[in-house]
Amino acid sequence: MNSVRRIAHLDMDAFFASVELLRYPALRGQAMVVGGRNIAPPVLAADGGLQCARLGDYVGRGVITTSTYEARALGVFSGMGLMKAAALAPDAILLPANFDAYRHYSRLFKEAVASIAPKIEDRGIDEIYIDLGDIPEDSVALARRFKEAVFAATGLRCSIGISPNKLLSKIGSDLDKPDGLTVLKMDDIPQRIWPLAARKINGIGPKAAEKLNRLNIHTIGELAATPVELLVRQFGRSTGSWLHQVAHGVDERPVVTKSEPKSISRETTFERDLHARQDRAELSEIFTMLCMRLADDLARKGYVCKTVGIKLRYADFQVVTRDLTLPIAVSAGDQLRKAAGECLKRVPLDQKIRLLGVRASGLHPFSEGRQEYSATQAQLPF
DNA sequence: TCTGGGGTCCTAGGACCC
DNA sequence: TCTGGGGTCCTAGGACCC
Repeated sequence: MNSVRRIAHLDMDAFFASVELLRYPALRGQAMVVGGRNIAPPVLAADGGLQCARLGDYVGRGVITTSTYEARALGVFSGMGLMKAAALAPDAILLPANFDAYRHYSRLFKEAVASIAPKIEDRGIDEIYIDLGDIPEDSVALARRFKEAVFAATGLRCSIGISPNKLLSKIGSDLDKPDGLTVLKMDDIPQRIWPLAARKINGIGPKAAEKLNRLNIHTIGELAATPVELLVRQFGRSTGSWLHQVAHGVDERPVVTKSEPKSISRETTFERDLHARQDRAELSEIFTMLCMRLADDLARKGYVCKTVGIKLRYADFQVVTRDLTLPIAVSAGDQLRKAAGECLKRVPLDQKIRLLGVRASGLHPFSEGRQEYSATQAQLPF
């Protein structure tokens, strides 16, 4: 009943960049980043060398998606604006993202792990949790087996944390990167977890960390030593008691192996900020394109939606959203466009706009051959 | 010319129903 | 007449994650 669980967190090392290195092995060992828009892919030069775009040549919007460890050594990390990164490492190689390839390798590494341990929770393209409850094998031996299977299937390295819960395994997989292997027991918490920054806890982001710092709480240990009453007073009952629990390494969340999507969306940041009146034609074209792509996504994934929403980011980075729940589910591009258009009417349009997005939520599976029924059954009285 | 795109979850107020 | 809940849906915003 109260038996200790065993859960692994497996995180691919510098995933996008490492996939690119499989394709361009000559770039191994160099500072390289993936990101940006309209980047020319590498071409073979006359001398047999590889001709690549350089970070320093980039002009425009965009962020770093992934950087190699060599680029990280120069201070260039994912999420950083490309222009800022270019100032730090102008000579770093810049490659365009190739999401089809990343999805392909993602599938390969997940299948490799599943052949050993099938209870897997997807946490995006490059990481998973694995429930090891049914497997008797020793943790270190098992982790090595995962790594070998992943490498054999993909040629890529990963880092693994194993512990009694998701929280600690996630922290563990990050402790020894790249190609890391960390096993943590509850007894290890004071030694290995408490010295870490509170920000290392999955769920403590920049805002919460900043507030903790203002309370003179910097490490997980300091958080653990803070009376729960104080945390509840400062953060509210739910977040306060959660902070107390995670600081003591307590996390009861199960490994969730199946889930349905809650929403599907498409958004784009413009090359330059656009104005609803001056740039009406351009905006309208982008808006329609987003709705059509969203319709494609819904069709491909087999969903209809009852709620359609929009998102705008103004030039000053303020974000507004509006959504509209329809009496019946929709999925076609023109239906999405019409509903999203209604939302657009309810939003202030005097400021320049930086980003526009369209979102479908209230998803229902679209059953082949019974579309009308599937789309409207939420409405039927019986 | 700082700051992408795809998601999840939480909170909170108002409508509406029982 | 006044006082009361609970539950669900809808909408908007925000924090956070990969």
